[in-house]
Amino acid sequence: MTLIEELKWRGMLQDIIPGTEEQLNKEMTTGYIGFDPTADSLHIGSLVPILLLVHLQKRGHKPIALIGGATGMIGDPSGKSEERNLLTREQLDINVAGIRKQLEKHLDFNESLPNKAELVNNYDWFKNISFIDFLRDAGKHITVNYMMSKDSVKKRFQGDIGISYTEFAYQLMQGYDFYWLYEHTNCKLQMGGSDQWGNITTGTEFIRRKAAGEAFAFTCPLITKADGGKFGKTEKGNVWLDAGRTTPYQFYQFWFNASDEDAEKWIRIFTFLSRETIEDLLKEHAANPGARQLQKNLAKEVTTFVHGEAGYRDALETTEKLFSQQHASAGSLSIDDLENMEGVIKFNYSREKITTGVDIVSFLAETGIFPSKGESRKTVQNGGVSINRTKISDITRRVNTSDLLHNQYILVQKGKKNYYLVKCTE
RNA sequence: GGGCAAGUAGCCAAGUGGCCAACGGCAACAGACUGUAAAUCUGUCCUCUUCGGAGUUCGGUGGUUCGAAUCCAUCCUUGCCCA
Repeated sequence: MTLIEELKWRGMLQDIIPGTEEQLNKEMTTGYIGFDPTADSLHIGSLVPILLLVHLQKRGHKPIALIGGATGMIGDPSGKSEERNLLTREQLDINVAGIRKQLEKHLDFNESLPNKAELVNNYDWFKNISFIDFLRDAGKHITVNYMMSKDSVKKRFQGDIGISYTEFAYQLMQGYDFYWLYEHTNCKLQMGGSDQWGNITTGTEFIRRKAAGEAFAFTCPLITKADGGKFGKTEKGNVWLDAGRTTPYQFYQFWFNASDEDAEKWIRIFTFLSRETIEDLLKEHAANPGARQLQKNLAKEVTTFVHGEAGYRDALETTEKLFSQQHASAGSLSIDDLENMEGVIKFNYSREKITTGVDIVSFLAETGIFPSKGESRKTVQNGGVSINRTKISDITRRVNTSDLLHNQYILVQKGKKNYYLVKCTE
Protein backbone atom coordinates (compact mmCIF):
# COMPACT_ATOMS: atom_id res chain seq x y z
CA MET A 1 0.00 0.00 0.00
CA THR A 2 1.46 3.38 -0.93
CA LEU A 3 1.23 6.41 1.27
CA ILE A 4 -1.58 7.84 -0.80
CA GLU A 5 -3.46 4.56 -0.82
CA GLU A 6 -3.13 4.33 2.90
CA LEU A 7 -4.33 7.88 3.46
CA LYS A 8 -7.25 7.21 1.19
CA TRP A 9 -8.18 4.15 3.16
CA ARG A 10 -7.92 6.07 6.41
CA GLY A 11 -10.23 8.71 5.06
CA MET A 12 -7.53 11.33 5.19
CA LEU A 13 -7.46 12.40 1.58
CA GLN A 14 -9.67 15.11 0.20
CA ASP A 15 -8.04 16.86 -2.73
CA ILE A 16 -4.85 15.89 -4.53
CA ILE A 17 -2.91 17.44 -7.36
CA PRO A 18 -2.46 14.98 -10.22
CA GLY A 19 1.02 13.51 -10.26
CA THR A 20 1.51 13.70 -6.53
CA GLU A 21 1.42 9.96 -6.07
CA GLU A 22 3.95 9.42 -8.88
CA GLN A 23 6.25 12.00 -7.33
CA LEU A 24 6.11 10.26 -3.96
CA ASN A 25 6.86 6.91 -5.53
CA LYS A 26 9.70 8.30 -7.57
CA GLU A 27 11.99 9.76 -4.90
CA MET A 28 12.34 10.94 -1.35
CA THR A 29 10.15 14.00 -1.35
CA THR A 30 10.20 16.90 1.04
CA GLY A 31 6.76 17.99 2.17
CA TYR A 32 5.55 20.66 4.53
CA ILE A 33 2.57 21.78 6.56
CA GLY A 34 2.07 25.15 8.16
CA PHE A 35 0.90 25.68 11.73
CA ASP A 36 -0.64 28.97 12.78
CA PRO A 37 0.64 30.24 16.11
CA THR A 38 -2.74 31.41 17.33
CA ALA A 39 -2.13 30.03 20.82
CA ASP A 40 0.86 28.82 22.77
CA SER A 41 -0.26 25.24 22.43
CA LEU A 42 -1.69 23.25 19.59
CA HIS A 43 -5.08 21.66 20.08
CA ILE A 44 -6.42 18.47 18.67
CA GLY A 45 -7.45 20.23 15.49
CA SER A 46 -3.75 20.32 14.66
CA LEU A 47 -3.37 16.66 15.32
CA VAL A 48 -4.30 15.70 11.80
CA PRO A 49 -1.59 17.82 10.16
CA ILE A 50 0.92 16.42 12.63
CA LEU A 51 -0.18 12.90 11.73
CA LEU A 52 0.19 13.66 8.05
CA LEU A 53 3.78 14.69 8.64
CA VAL A 54 4.41 11.56 10.67
CA HIS A 55 2.91 9.38 7.96
CA LEU A 56 5.08 11.13 5.41
CA GLN A 57 8.22 10.57 7.43
CA LYS A 58 7.35 6.94 8.11
CA ARG A 59 7.31 6.38 4.36
CA GLY A 60 10.82 7.71 4.05
CA HIS A 61 9.99 11.22 2.97
CA LYS A 62 11.20 14.36 4.64
CA PRO A 63 8.73 16.40 6.69
CA ILE A 64 8.98 20.10 7.37
CA ALA A 65 6.80 21.71 9.99
CA LEU A 66 6.44 25.38 9.27
CA ILE A 67 5.39 27.69 12.06
CA GLY A 68 3.69 30.77 10.75
CA GLY A 69 5.47 33.42 12.76
CA ALA A 70 4.97 35.85 9.88
CA THR A 71 1.63 34.71 8.50
CA GLY A 72 0.31 34.56 12.05
CA MET A 73 0.73 38.32 12.15
CA ILE A 74 -1.64 38.63 9.23
CA GLY A 75 -4.48 36.18 9.79
CA ASP A 76 -5.79 33.52 7.46
CA PRO A 77 -9.26 34.31 6.14
CA SER A 78 -9.92 30.63 5.32
CA GLY A 79 -12.91 29.28 7.12
CA LYS A 80 -13.42 32.56 8.93
CA SER A 81 -16.43 34.64 8.21
CA GLU A 82 -14.96 37.60 10.00
CA GLU A 83 -11.80 39.59 10.11
CA ARG A 84 -9.47 38.39 12.83
CA ASN A 85 -7.85 40.33 15.58
CA LEU A 86 -4.15 40.77 15.19
CA LEU A 87 -1.88 39.16 17.73
CA THR A 88 0.86 41.15 19.34
CA ARG A 89 4.41 40.32 18.47
CA GLU A 90 5.19 39.32 22.06
CA GLN A 91 2.27 36.91 22.14
CA LEU A 92 3.37 35.44 18.82
CA ASP A 93 6.86 34.78 20.11
CA ILE A 94 5.42 32.92 23.08
CA ASN A 95 3.10 30.95 20.84
CA VAL A 96 5.79 30.02 18.37
CA ALA A 97 7.99 28.71 21.16
CA GLY A 98 5.17 26.67 22.66
CA ILE A 99 4.20 25.09 19.38
CA ARG A 100 7.79 24.37 18.47
CA LYS A 101 8.15 22.35 21.65
CA GLN A 102 5.12 20.24 20.85
CA LEU A 103 6.03 19.53 17.27
CA GLU A 104 9.47 18.43 18.35
CA LYS A 105 7.88 15.63 20.32
CA HIS A 106 6.21 13.98 17.40
CA LEU A 107 8.64 14.16 14.53
CA ASP A 108 12.03 12.51 14.28
CA PHE A 109 14.79 15.10 14.18
CA ASN A 110 17.60 12.58 14.40
CA GLU A 111 20.56 14.03 12.51
CA SER A 112 21.61 10.70 11.07
CA LEU A 113 18.38 10.27 9.14
CA PRO A 114 18.41 11.24 5.49
CA ASN A 115 14.81 12.31 5.95
CA LYS A 116 15.16 13.97 9.31
CA ALA A 117 12.38 16.38 10.15
CA GLU A 118 12.89 20.12 9.99
CA LEU A 119 11.23 22.95 11.79
CA VAL A 120 11.12 26.35 10.15
CA ASN A 121 9.54 29.69 10.93
CA ASN A 122 8.46 31.78 8.00
CA TYR A 123 9.23 34.91 9.96
CA ASP A 124 12.87 34.10 9.29
CA TRP A 125 12.55 34.86 5.61
CA PHE A 126 9.71 37.35 5.69
CA LYS A 127 11.43 39.64 8.16
CA ASN A 128 14.01 40.61 5.55
CA ILE A 129 11.61 41.22 2.70
CA SER A 130 10.51 44.79 2.23
CA PHE A 131 7.02 45.60 1.16
CA ILE A 132 8.27 46.83 -2.20
CA ASP A 133 10.33 43.69 -2.70
CA PHE A 134 7.32 41.58 -1.91
CA LEU A 135 5.10 43.40 -4.34
CA ARG A 136 7.71 43.09 -7.08
CA ASP A 137 8.81 39.52 -6.39
CA ALA A 138 5.59 37.92 -5.29
CA GLY A 139 2.65 40.12 -6.13
CA LYS A 140 3.56 40.42 -9.77
CA HIS A 141 3.21 36.71 -10.43
CA ILE A 142 -0.33 36.21 -9.28
CA THR A 143 -3.30 38.15 -10.56
CA VAL A 144 -5.94 39.53 -8.28
CA ASN A 145 -8.45 37.74 -10.47
CA TYR A 146 -6.82 34.46 -9.54
CA MET A 147 -6.74 35.32 -5.87
CA MET A 148 -10.35 36.37 -5.89
CA SER A 149 -11.49 33.09 -7.33
CA LYS A 150 -10.53 31.26 -4.12
CA ASP A 151 -13.49 30.17 -2.05
CA SER A 152 -12.17 31.60 1.20
CA VAL A 153 -11.89 35.01 -0.42
CA LYS A 154 -15.01 34.75 -2.53
CA LYS A 155 -17.14 34.12 0.52
CA ARG A 156 -15.91 37.28 2.10
CA PHE A 157 -16.54 39.26 -1.03
CA GLN A 158 -20.08 38.02 -1.11
CA GLY A 159 -20.70 38.29 2.60
CA ASP A 160 -21.60 41.50 4.34
CA ILE A 161 -18.43 41.62 6.39
CA GLY A 162 -15.86 42.23 3.70
CA ILE A 163 -12.19 41.40 3.80
CA SER A 164 -9.28 43.65 4.57
CA TYR A 165 -6.37 44.03 2.22
CA THR A 166 -4.25 42.42 4.92
CA GLU A 167 -6.16 39.17 5.00
CA PHE A 168 -6.58 39.21 1.26
CA ALA A 169 -2.80 39.15 0.97
CA TYR A 170 -2.53 36.12 3.21
CA GLN A 171 -2.70 33.55 0.45
CA LEU A 172 0.09 35.32 -1.34
CA MET A 173 2.28 34.98 1.71
CA GLN A 174 1.49 31.32 2.07
CA GLY A 175 2.13 30.86 -1.61
CA TYR A 176 5.46 32.58 -1.18
CA ASP A 177 6.30 30.24 1.70
CA PHE A 178 5.89 27.25 -0.55
CA TYR A 179 7.99 28.90 -3.23
CA TRP A 180 10.70 29.78 -0.71
CA LEU A 181 10.83 26.23 0.58
CA TYR A 182 10.85 24.92 -2.97
CA GLU A 183 13.85 27.05 -3.81
CA HIS A 184 15.80 26.60 -0.58
CA THR A 185 14.97 23.10 0.57
CA ASN A 186 13.72 21.44 -2.58
CA CYS A 187 10.33 21.06 -0.96
CA LYS A 188 7.86 19.90 -3.57
CA LEU A 189 4.85 19.00 -1.50
CA GLN A 190 2.42 20.83 0.68
CA MET A 191 -0.25 19.20 2.79
CA GLY A 192 -2.94 20.60 5.03
CA GLY A 193 -6.59 20.64 5.93
CA SER A 194 -9.02 20.97 3.07
CA ASP A 195 -9.70 24.56 4.08
CA GLN A 196 -6.14 25.26 3.00
CA TRP A 197 -6.63 24.02 -0.53
CA GLY A 198 -6.94 27.51 -1.98
CA ASN A 199 -3.83 28.78 -0.26
CA ILE A 200 -1.93 25.69 -1.23
CA THR A 201 -2.74 25.85 -4.91
CA THR A 202 -1.72 29.49 -4.95
CA GLY A 203 1.67 28.17 -3.88
CA THR A 204 1.93 25.55 -6.62
CA GLU A 205 0.80 28.14 -9.15
CA PHE A 206 3.39 30.54 -7.84
CA ILE A 207 6.13 27.97 -8.17
CA ARG A 208 5.03 27.16 -11.67
CA ARG A 209 5.01 30.78 -12.79
CA LYS A 210 8.01 32.11 -10.96
CA ALA A 211 10.31 29.11 -10.96
CA ALA A 212 8.83 27.11 -13.79
CA GLY A 213 8.80 24.27 -11.30
CA GLU A 214 6.32 21.57 -10.54
CA ALA A 215 4.96 21.25 -7.05
CA PHE A 216 2.43 18.90 -5.52
CA ALA A 217 -0.13 18.90 -2.79
CA PHE A 218 -2.93 17.08 -1.09
CA THR A 219 -5.34 17.88 1.69
CA CYS A 220 -7.14 16.04 4.42
CA PRO A 221 -10.87 16.47 5.04
CA LEU A 222 -11.78 18.57 8.02
CA ILE A 223 -12.73 16.48 10.98
CA THR A 224 -16.39 16.61 11.78
CA LYS A 225 -18.70 15.13 14.33
CA ALA A 226 -21.67 13.03 13.32
CA ASP A 227 -24.04 15.23 15.31
CA GLY A 228 -22.85 18.33 13.53
CA GLY A 229 -21.11 19.78 16.56
CA LYS A 230 -17.66 21.26 16.43
CA PHE A 231 -14.86 18.76 16.66
CA GLY A 232 -12.46 19.18 19.51
CA LYS A 233 -14.65 21.10 21.89
CA THR A 234 -15.83 19.99 25.27
CA GLU A 235 -17.58 21.70 28.12
CA LYS A 236 -14.22 23.07 29.11
CA GLY A 237 -13.44 24.48 25.70
CA ASN A 238 -10.73 23.37 23.38
CA VAL A 239 -8.95 20.09 23.85
CA TRP A 240 -5.28 21.00 23.94
CA LEU A 241 -2.22 18.92 23.38
CA ASP A 242 -0.50 20.58 26.31
CA ALA A 243 -0.93 18.54 29.48
CA GLY A 244 -1.03 21.73 31.50
CA ARG A 245 -4.15 22.87 29.70
CA THR A 246 -5.90 19.59 29.11
CA THR A 247 -4.73 16.87 31.45
CA PRO A 248 -4.03 13.43 30.00
CA TYR A 249 -7.08 12.17 31.86
CA GLN A 250 -9.32 14.80 30.30
CA PHE A 251 -7.70 14.15 26.96
CA TYR A 252 -8.36 10.43 27.29
CA GLN A 253 -11.94 11.12 28.29
CA PHE A 254 -12.49 13.24 25.21
CA TRP A 255 -11.68 10.33 22.91
CA PHE A 256 -13.38 7.80 25.12
CA ASN A 257 -16.61 9.74 24.82
CA ALA A 258 -16.65 9.67 21.05
CA SER A 259 -19.93 8.48 19.60
CA ASP A 260 -19.94 5.14 17.81
CA GLU A 261 -20.19 6.80 14.48
CA ASP A 262 -17.33 9.18 15.13
CA ALA A 263 -15.14 6.50 16.66
CA GLU A 264 -15.41 4.42 13.50
CA LYS A 265 -13.99 7.26 11.44
CA TRP A 266 -11.58 8.60 13.99
CA ILE A 267 -9.83 5.38 14.81
CA ARG A 268 -8.57 5.24 11.24
CA ILE A 269 -7.53 8.85 11.16
CA PHE A 270 -6.01 9.34 14.58
CA THR A 271 -4.26 6.05 15.21
CA PHE A 272 -1.51 4.21 13.41
CA LEU A 273 -3.18 0.86 13.96
CA SER A 274 -2.98 -1.42 10.97
CA ARG A 275 -5.87 -2.03 8.66
CA GLU A 276 -6.36 -5.57 9.96
CA THR A 277 -6.38 -4.44 13.57
CA ILE A 278 -8.89 -1.74 12.89
CA GLU A 279 -11.15 -4.00 10.88
CA ASP A 280 -11.12 -6.54 13.71
CA LEU A 281 -12.00 -3.82 16.18
CA LEU A 282 -14.84 -2.64 13.99
CA LYS A 283 -16.25 -6.15 13.87
CA GLU A 284 -15.88 -6.57 17.57
CA HIS A 285 -17.58 -3.28 18.16
CA ALA A 286 -20.46 -4.11 15.85
CA ALA A 287 -21.03 -7.33 17.78
CA ASN A 288 -20.97 -5.65 21.14
CA PRO A 289 -21.09 -1.86 20.99
CA GLY A 290 -21.68 -1.56 24.72
CA ALA A 291 -18.16 -2.73 25.42
CA ARG A 292 -16.87 0.39 23.69
CA GLN A 293 -13.79 -1.35 22.41
CA LEU A 294 -13.51 1.15 19.62
CA GLN A 295 -13.49 4.12 21.93
CA LYS A 296 -11.13 2.46 24.36
CA ASN A 297 -8.58 1.71 21.70
CA LEU A 298 -8.96 5.06 20.08
CA ALA A 299 -8.45 6.84 23.40
CA LYS A 300 -5.52 4.62 24.26
CA GLU A 301 -3.68 5.17 21.01
CA VAL A 302 -4.17 8.90 20.77
CA THR A 303 -3.40 9.52 24.42
CA THR A 304 -0.24 7.48 24.15
CA PHE A 305 0.79 9.35 21.02
CA VAL A 306 0.35 12.74 22.63
CA HIS A 307 1.14 12.12 26.30
CA GLY A 308 3.25 8.98 26.18
CA GLU A 309 2.80 5.64 27.92
CA ALA A 310 2.89 7.18 31.35
CA GLY A 311 0.23 9.73 30.49
CA TYR A 312 -2.01 7.01 29.17
CA ARG A 313 -1.50 4.82 32.23
CA ASP A 314 -2.39 7.64 34.59
CA ALA A 315 -5.44 8.53 32.54
CA LEU A 316 -6.63 4.94 32.46
CA GLU A 317 -6.02 4.47 36.15
CA THR A 318 -8.04 7.53 37.04
CA THR A 319 -10.76 6.49 34.66
CA GLU A 320 -11.02 3.07 36.23
CA LYS A 321 -11.15 4.43 39.75
CA LEU A 322 -13.90 6.83 38.88
CA PHE A 323 -16.00 4.87 36.46
CA SER A 324 -15.41 1.16 36.83
CA GLN A 325 -17.51 0.79 39.95
CA GLN A 326 -19.75 3.74 39.67
CA HIS A 327 -22.20 2.38 42.13
CA ALA A 328 -19.65 1.47 44.73
CA SER A 329 -19.55 3.92 47.58
CA ALA A 330 -16.90 6.57 47.45
CA GLY A 331 -15.62 5.27 50.75
CA SER A 332 -14.11 2.31 48.94
CA LEU A 333 -11.50 4.59 47.42
CA SER A 334 -8.27 4.60 49.38
CA ILE A 335 -6.18 7.64 50.23
CA ASP A 336 -3.80 6.53 47.53
CA ASP A 337 -6.61 6.26 45.03
CA LEU A 338 -7.75 9.76 45.76
CA GLU A 339 -4.34 11.36 45.94
CA ASN A 340 -3.16 9.81 42.72
CA MET A 341 -6.07 10.59 40.49
CA GLU A 342 -4.02 12.32 37.86
CA GLY A 343 -5.90 14.87 35.92
CA VAL A 344 -8.92 15.30 38.15
CA ILE A 345 -9.18 18.91 39.16
CA LYS A 346 -8.26 19.38 42.79
CA PHE A 347 -9.27 22.12 45.15
CA ASN A 348 -8.28 22.97 48.68
CA TYR A 349 -10.82 24.06 51.20
CA SER A 350 -10.77 25.35 54.70
CA ARG A 351 -10.95 22.55 57.23
CA GLU A 352 -12.36 24.92 59.77
CA LYS A 353 -15.46 25.63 57.74
CA ILE A 354 -16.15 21.95 57.34
CA THR A 355 -15.82 21.43 61.07
CA THR A 356 -18.40 24.11 61.77
CA GLY A 357 -20.46 22.96 58.82
CA VAL A 358 -21.20 24.89 55.67
CA ASP A 359 -24.20 24.91 53.36
CA ILE A 360 -23.80 23.07 50.11
CA VAL A 361 -24.28 26.11 47.91
CA SER A 362 -21.53 28.11 49.59
CA PHE A 363 -19.27 25.11 49.68
CA LEU A 364 -19.50 24.58 45.94
CA ALA A 365 -18.97 28.23 45.14
CA GLU A 366 -16.16 28.80 47.63
CA THR A 367 -14.14 25.82 46.52
CA GLY A 368 -14.15 27.18 43.00
CA ILE A 369 -16.07 24.28 41.49
CA PHE A 370 -18.78 26.74 40.53
CA PRO A 371 -18.20 30.39 39.73
CA SER A 372 -21.03 31.70 41.89
CA LYS A 373 -23.56 30.69 44.46
CA GLY A 374 -26.37 31.27 42.03
CA GLU A 375 -24.91 28.83 39.59
CA SER A 376 -24.20 26.17 42.17
CA ARG A 377 -27.70 26.54 43.51
CA LYS A 378 -29.22 26.12 40.07
CA THR A 379 -27.19 23.04 39.30
CA VAL A 380 -28.02 21.44 42.64
CA GLN A 381 -31.70 22.17 42.06
CA ASN A 382 -31.39 20.51 38.68
CA GLY A 383 -29.97 17.42 40.33
CA GLY A 384 -26.56 17.93 38.81
CA VAL A 385 -24.32 17.64 41.85
CA SER A 386 -23.16 14.61 43.78
CA ILE A 387 -21.05 14.51 46.90
CA ASN A 388 -19.10 11.31 47.36
CA ARG A 389 -21.20 9.73 44.64
CA THR A 390 -24.48 10.50 46.32
CA LYS A 391 -26.74 12.90 44.53
CA ILE A 392 -27.66 16.00 46.44
CA SER A 393 -31.34 16.74 46.27
CA ASP A 394 -31.68 18.99 49.27
CA ILE A 395 -30.59 22.53 48.64
CA THR A 396 -30.29 23.19 52.36
CA ARG A 397 -27.99 20.27 52.99
CA ARG A 398 -24.88 21.11 54.94
CA VAL A 399 -21.41 19.78 54.45
CA ASN A 400 -19.57 18.77 57.57
CA THR A 401 -16.94 16.40 58.87
CA SER A 402 -19.10 13.35 58.31
CA ASP A 403 -18.71 13.93 54.58
CA LEU A 404 -14.95 13.67 54.70
CA LEU A 405 -13.38 10.60 53.16
CA HIS A 406 -10.32 9.53 55.11
CA ASN A 407 -10.98 12.54 57.25
CA GLN A 408 -9.86 15.00 54.60
CA TYR A 409 -11.31 14.50 51.11
CA ILE A 410 -14.61 15.23 49.47
CA LEU A 411 -15.35 13.89 46.02
CA VAL A 412 -17.64 16.18 44.08
CA GLN A 413 -19.32 15.39 40.79
CA LYS A 414 -20.85 17.94 38.51
CA GLY A 415 -23.03 15.89 36.30
CA LYS A 416 -21.95 12.36 35.73
CA LYS A 417 -18.55 12.85 34.27
CA ASN A 418 -16.95 15.87 35.84
CA TYR A 419 -15.11 14.97 38.99
CA TYR A 420 -13.46 17.32 41.44
CA LEU A 421 -11.49 16.41 44.50
CA VAL A 422 -11.66 18.80 47.41
CA LYS A 423 -8.97 18.44 50.04
CA CYS A 424 -9.69 19.87 53.45
CA THR A 425 -6.61 20.35 55.55
CA GLU A 426 -5.69 22.79 58.27
C1' G B 1 -16.54 63.09 -0.94
C1' G B 2 -22.12 61.82 -2.08
C1' G B 3 -26.39 58.32 -1.70
C1' C B 4 -28.56 53.90 0.47
C1' A B 5 -28.58 49.95 4.11
C1' A B 6 -26.98 47.68 8.56
C1' G B 7 -24.69 47.14 13.82
C1' U B 8 -29.41 43.40 19.55
C1' A B 9 -26.83 38.39 24.65
C1' G B 10 -21.38 32.89 22.40
C1' C B 11 -23.62 32.73 17.14
C1' C B 12 -28.07 33.46 14.00
C1' A B 13 -32.26 36.43 14.72
C1' A B 14 -37.25 38.97 16.44
C1' G B 15 -38.50 43.45 18.71
C1' U B 16 -39.46 49.69 16.30
C1' G B 17 -41.87 54.52 23.07
C1' G B 18 -44.06 51.44 28.77
C1' C B 19 -46.64 44.48 29.15
C1' C B 20 -38.36 44.00 27.59
C1' A B 21 -33.38 40.97 30.66
C1' A B 22 -35.58 41.45 25.48
C1' C B 23 -39.84 36.05 20.96
C1' G B 24 -37.56 32.08 18.37
C1' G B 25 -33.43 28.86 16.62
C1' C B 26 -28.39 26.95 17.20
C1' A B 27 -24.47 26.06 20.44
C1' A B 28 -23.50 25.11 25.66
C1' C B 29 -24.53 23.02 30.80
C1' A B 30 -27.60 19.69 33.83
C1' G B 31 -31.61 15.73 34.41
C1' A B 32 -34.32 11.20 32.53
C1' C B 33 -33.27 7.02 29.24
C1' U B 34 -28.48 4.40 28.00
C1' G B 35 -23.20 1.85 26.94
C1' U B 36 -19.25 7.56 30.71
C1' A B 37 -22.62 6.61 23.23
C1' A B 38 -26.20 8.53 19.58
C1' A B 39 -31.28 9.91 19.06
C1' U B 40 -35.34 11.65 22.05
C1' C B 41 -37.81 14.22 26.02
C1' U B 42 -37.22 17.89 30.33
C1' G B 43 -34.80 21.95 32.97
C1' U B 44 -31.05 25.96 32.90
C1' C B 45 -28.87 29.49 29.75
C1' C B 46 -26.58 38.65 31.09
C1' U B 47 -24.31 39.16 36.30
C1' C B 48 -24.98 38.68 41.53
C1' U B 49 -28.65 36.88 45.04
C1' U B 50 -30.30 35.85 51.90
C1' C B 51 -34.57 33.19 45.78
C1' G B 52 -38.04 38.02 47.99
C1' G B 53 -35.21 40.53 44.59
C1' A B 54 -30.94 43.76 43.12
C1' G B 55 -27.63 45.47 39.25
C1' U B 56 -25.78 46.12 34.13
C1' U B 57 -27.30 45.49 28.69
C1' C B 58 -29.49 46.20 22.65
C1' G B 59 -22.15 49.85 18.19
C1' G B 60 -20.16 54.75 21.22
C1' U B 61 -21.57 59.51 23.20
C1' G B 62 -25.08 63.23 24.16
C1' G B 63 -30.27 64.56 24.07
C1' U B 64 -36.03 64.36 23.97
C1' U B 65 -39.52 61.91 27.43
C1' C B 66 -42.60 60.46 33.66
C1' G B 67 -40.47 56.28 30.72
C1' A B 68 -36.01 54.45 25.02
C1' A B 69 -33.24 48.55 22.19
C1' U B 70 -37.20 51.51 20.08
C1' C B 71 -37.49 58.94 18.79
C1' C B 72 -33.54 63.00 17.73
C1' A B 73 -28.28 64.59 17.11
C1' U B 74 -23.45 63.16 16.53
C1' C B 75 -19.44 59.87 16.14
C1' C B 76 -17.42 54.90 15.03
C1' U B 77 -17.58 50.25 12.22
C1' U B 78 -19.30 47.34 7.97
C1' G B 79 -21.74 46.38 3.22
C1' C B 80 -23.79 48.12 -1.51
C1' C B 81 -24.07 52.05 -5.26
C1' C B 82 -22.00 56.71 -7.28
C1' A B 83 -17.49 60.02 -7.66
